[in-house]
Amino acid sequence: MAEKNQKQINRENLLSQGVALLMAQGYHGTGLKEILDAVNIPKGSFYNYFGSKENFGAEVIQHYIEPFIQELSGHMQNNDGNALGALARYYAELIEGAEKAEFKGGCLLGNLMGEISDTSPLCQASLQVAVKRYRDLLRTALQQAQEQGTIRTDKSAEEMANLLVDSWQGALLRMKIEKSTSPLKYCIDNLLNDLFRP
Amino acid sequence: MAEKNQKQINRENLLSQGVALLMAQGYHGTGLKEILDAVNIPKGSFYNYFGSKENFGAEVIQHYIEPFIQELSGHMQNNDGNALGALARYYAELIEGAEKAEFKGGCLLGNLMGEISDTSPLCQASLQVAVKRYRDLLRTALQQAQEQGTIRTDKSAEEMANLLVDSWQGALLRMKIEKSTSPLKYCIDNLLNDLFRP
DNA sequence: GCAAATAATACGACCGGTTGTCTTATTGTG
DNA sequence: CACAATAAGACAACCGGTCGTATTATTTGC
Repeated sequence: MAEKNQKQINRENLLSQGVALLMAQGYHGTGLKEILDAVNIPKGSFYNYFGSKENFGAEVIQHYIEPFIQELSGHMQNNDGNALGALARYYAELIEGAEKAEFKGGCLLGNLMGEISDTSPLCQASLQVAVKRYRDLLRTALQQAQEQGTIRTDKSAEEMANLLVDSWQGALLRMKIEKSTSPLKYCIDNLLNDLFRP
Repeated sequence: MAEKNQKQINRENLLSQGVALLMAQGYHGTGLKEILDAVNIPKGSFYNYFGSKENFGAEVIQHYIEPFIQELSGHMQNNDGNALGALARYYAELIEGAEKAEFKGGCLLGNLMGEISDTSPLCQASLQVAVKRYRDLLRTALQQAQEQGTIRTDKSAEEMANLLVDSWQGALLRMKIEKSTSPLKYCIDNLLNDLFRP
């Protein structure tokens, strides 16, 4: 029974390394062998865990977004009646992380949307699900802030969630070429502390 | 001397096909052979025109952005004292183009920022230049609209240009996975017709 | 309860094809 | 004929994926 878990462990290791390597080098820029070597699993075994590279990619996408959803959920659950503050603290953490990563990586979802959503229907569908989950969470947070009077109500929470996601993605891309987190800082400051205010 | 031109013509054809194929399949998803075949240039000849694939990529980036700068410049030059209107019409054209392309492609700059800016310093630098040129043009347009009283002045034109670029890039990514131009429409409508207004 | 039969998984060599790049040969031109 | 520009083809490395086999689990028969 410890062996039954081993398969799950191997799968998880592959997915984690997949996240790291796809973030750093992109989908087509990363070979399966590189991922397999990193977790010491032989080449021939890959297809015991995943049906294909494309299938693997679709699972990597879900494995990537999960921690972000958990983290954001956590911030929203124990905020002391200040949803906007919790949201701001969450993004401050993300910015800190981006600095520690030396402006590399950005968001795997954004990178893969650009690279393979046109050529891989499977990954496109996976990206759609992942983004929707994250966006819904953000919408709920903004809705809560609206009810608390810290965010304007003449614009729907959904619309603002979309704008926040889009601007953040664009800011991450600009961070990658300008090697600076100031696009991220300006993005969040402009939206949360100004344009979204009542 | 007709021969001297031929080399330039071949270079341009390679760059144009490069734009098209990199847009559709990404940098690592497109082989040199595919590009060369499309313009009937033998594989062995590639290095007569470009030093390497990476070098080629950096030139493709500049070749891609040029028409956009020309188009936007054109719109801004003959606007009848209505810079904001010209900007809105420009984006309306882009949205129309995105629909005709069936939501595929998006922006080559955005796609490549995500895919290779971390691994190719050459392309990163090229992207930086291309984005800056485009962003400066947008800033000038917004500045003009500010002077005409159609855009708020309590926020700098540069900040708004950044926000516009970022949101647009994010909206393009979401267009690619949702197969719809409504992210683009909402993005432009929210910014130009609402949040940026005085 | 033990052994034989069967199923499931792990594995590394290997598939045909393609990658970006480079060396060598050929071509065209002054 | 000299000389540069172009093309041909070779090159090793690598790609995603498949193969038969070896090892390990599980089920079956008695």
